[in-house]
Amino acid sequence: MSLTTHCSNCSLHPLCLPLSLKTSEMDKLDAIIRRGRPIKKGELLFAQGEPFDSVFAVRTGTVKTYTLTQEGDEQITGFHLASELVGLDAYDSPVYPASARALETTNVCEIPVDRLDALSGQLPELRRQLLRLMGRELREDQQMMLLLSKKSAEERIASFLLNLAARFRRRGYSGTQFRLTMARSDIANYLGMAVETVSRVFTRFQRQGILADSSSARDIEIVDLTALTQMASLADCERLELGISA
Amino acid sequence: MSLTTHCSNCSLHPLCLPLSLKTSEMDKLDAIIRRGRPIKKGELLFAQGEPFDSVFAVRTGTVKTYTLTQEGDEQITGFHLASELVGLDAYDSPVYPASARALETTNVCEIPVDRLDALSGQLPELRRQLLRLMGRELREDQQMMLLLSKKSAEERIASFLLNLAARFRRRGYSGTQFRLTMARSDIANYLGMAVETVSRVFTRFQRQGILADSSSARDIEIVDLTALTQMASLADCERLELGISA
DNA sequence: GCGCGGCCTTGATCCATATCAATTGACCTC
DNA sequence: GAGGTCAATTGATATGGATCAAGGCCGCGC
Repeated sequence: MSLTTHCSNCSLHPLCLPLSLKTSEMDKLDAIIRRGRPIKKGELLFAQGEPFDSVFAVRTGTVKTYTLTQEGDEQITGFHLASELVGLDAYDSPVYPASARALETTNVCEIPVDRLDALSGQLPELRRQLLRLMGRELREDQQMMLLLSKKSAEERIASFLLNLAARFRRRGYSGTQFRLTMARSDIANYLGMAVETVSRVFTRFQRQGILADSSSARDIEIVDLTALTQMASLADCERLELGISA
Repeated sequence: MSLTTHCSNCSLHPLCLPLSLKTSEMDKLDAIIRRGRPIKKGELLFAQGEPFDSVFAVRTGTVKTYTLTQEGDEQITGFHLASELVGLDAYDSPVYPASARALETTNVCEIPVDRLDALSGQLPELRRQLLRLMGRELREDQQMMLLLSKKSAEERIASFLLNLAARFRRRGYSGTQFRLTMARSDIANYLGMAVETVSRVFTRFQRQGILADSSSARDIEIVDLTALTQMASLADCERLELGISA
């Protein structure tokens, strides 16, 4: 009968929160989740400084999170694909420490924290899953610091593309052909470089035959994965995370 | 009778985990904590890749955590002062994703995660405190990303000093005079710059009368806090965290 | 208290990437 | 399909900080 989405029938649930929950437990979680209307491209999911009341799971689409510097320009802290959680960093804070904006039409599941908190007292698995997710985010941040403080422009772009590729692959999409939902300026901002440099590295990769020269700038096709992987000069922990052998 | 340390008599407990636990609850936490011999300067607390079994609370001293790049050089991800937790980022991972090394003689409380996990099921306050601490760490990482991708050499050093100052102040020490326990090379590594640049910025700050020309390179005295704060060009969220008005 | 070795500072040079300035391209509206 | 707008590319130039190369200082061991 029902066409509505539930955790139990959601194709993302092996990647999202309910991982390893029993059906009855999953129903409990399902009961506290709010599913609103789709967020259109450019719309805010929440704004830095607003009272923190919910975390969000991305169901479809992409979200960028960013903080604002004193001068008012933004620092993108992450891109969030389907099945990923947004807003975990607000734990401990009365307000959201970052803003979240949809990069394309996006559907999210809203999870009120007070309810989540209460429920995680009852379900040890859920509690562990939450801590696991935060732990993973901490480790991703550390890799990002490594990237920002040690890597060259080419290494940054290569790492970025490999990271996206691995995430698409885990979701059952192609790990070699995908569409970037973010603008060059977003990539530049996220990776701590100028737009022009991002652009130049992309064309260089195309000339070197690492990427295919695609019709649109946002369509990516990785031709030489080996070369791209070498370019990235990944740390061991990064390989592990991306599922790259050696 | 007893001279041993317990959470209930530890001067750090308002800053550490047991925050807002009742005495009986604190005793439960106290029971699972292991207090080993002091770690000497240069010794490892744990090494990247070792099985993750415990988080550590610094009781006295300083610890640096760092990951290794492919080429084998280190990327410092944080400095941890008394009352701060080390190893939270290992949640979700079977092994420590980073190494931890003492920068001076250091005493720690070791908290086995399986026990902590079980206990946090019983104590909602402890559970929230854990999530809060991880949330805070996530936000600190975000500020670090901002620093690494947007700030100039001077802004980095100024931010770093103000951050340390605020943490010392919260512990009841002077926020204007303190001793750096880390080498210039550690600061450089952490802030993503060359040792030489760190050195130059320090001398520039001394010439400008922002810092006092101290006997030893590691003794810091902030003379002009206002100027240093301006130099840092902090984001609003950073001010909030450091307790700086406007 | 003397000498050794690592840590720190200082100066000179270089280079990766930012910045500035057009140009091109994609898409949208009328 | 002409014109407008915004995103992306490309080229020329500038620069902050890295790198290279000496010294100087300080703490530590003998």
